Amino acid sequence: MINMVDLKEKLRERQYKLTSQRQTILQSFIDNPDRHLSAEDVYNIVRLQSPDLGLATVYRTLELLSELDILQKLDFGDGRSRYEINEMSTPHHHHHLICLSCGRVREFEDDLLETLETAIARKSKFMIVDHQLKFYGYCQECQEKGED
Amino acid sequence: MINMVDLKEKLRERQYKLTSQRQTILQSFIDNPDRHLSAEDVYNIVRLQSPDLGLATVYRTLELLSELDILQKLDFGDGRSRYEINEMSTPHHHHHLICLSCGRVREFEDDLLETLETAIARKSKFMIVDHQLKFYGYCQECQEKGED
DNA sequence: CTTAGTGCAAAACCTTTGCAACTCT
DNA sequence: AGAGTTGCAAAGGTTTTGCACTAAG
Repeated sequence: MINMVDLKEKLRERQYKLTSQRQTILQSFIDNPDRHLSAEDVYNIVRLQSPDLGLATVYRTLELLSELDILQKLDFGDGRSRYEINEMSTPHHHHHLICLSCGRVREFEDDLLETLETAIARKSKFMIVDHQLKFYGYCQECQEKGED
Repeated sequence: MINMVDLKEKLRERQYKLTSQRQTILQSFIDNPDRHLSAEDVYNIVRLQSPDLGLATVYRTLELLSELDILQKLDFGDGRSRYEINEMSTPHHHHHLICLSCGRVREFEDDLLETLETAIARKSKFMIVDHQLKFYGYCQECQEKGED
């Protein structure tokens, strides 16, 4: 898991500065490990502690942290980008189960896709560096409550 | 492959009307089978034959056709939604290889994911109805032109 | 004739940008 | 000191909505 020392190091490598805003924004992800925060979500969280931190700074920081591979940008089709900490140290990614009824997003751990990735890379001569897999369907709760 | 008769039938099932605009918009997808058209793309295509067709109608029709499972909504992270004809009759989906250098999107046929889907459904009690898989990397051309 | 659909313009969102003031290194 | 960063407000781009008018069933 990323921490503030890693952040400082990653920033220094590229001559970016370690500002309190950037620390605060990263902290909001560390404090909310299970969520997929949008820019506005982050803005509302950091507002409580740092009322002067602007929304534009949130956007700029989210982009920067994605560029540094500290965050991963996600899209669940709800009209805004969402982000989560990029656990790139672990060799197996997790994917998302998106419920079409209640909209909840659940994580799913998976190793099997690595095999598929290798096969595709070989067959298509495409150098794969990342993937995103989303499953759409109905979660157990919504199945029990009856069809939608 | 979907045709106008299917469209009419699907619309009638739900008491929607078959308008010339809806036919024109679906036709633009039939005429461009390899592309992932955005609302604006569709607007520019249909404009040539139907100059009075409005952009709002394009948006409304794309949403409607997605609801009817005639189109599938896609997101490649370029800030706008894209659509393609939903080939739900075929049991194997295709996925997308997105080049991080030139931005081109290539299709990739795959059967292997069906196995994975079944396994996930069983393990997680999630009823899967659809999935989307995107690989990010570098296409052969960009690899040959040197790293980015 | 009744209900749904359209076109237009305005509004609503999310995200980006210009710029003067500010703050890390 | 100097380069990068911030906040604010304005602008940009995509998508949605209100409403009078039109067209399909």
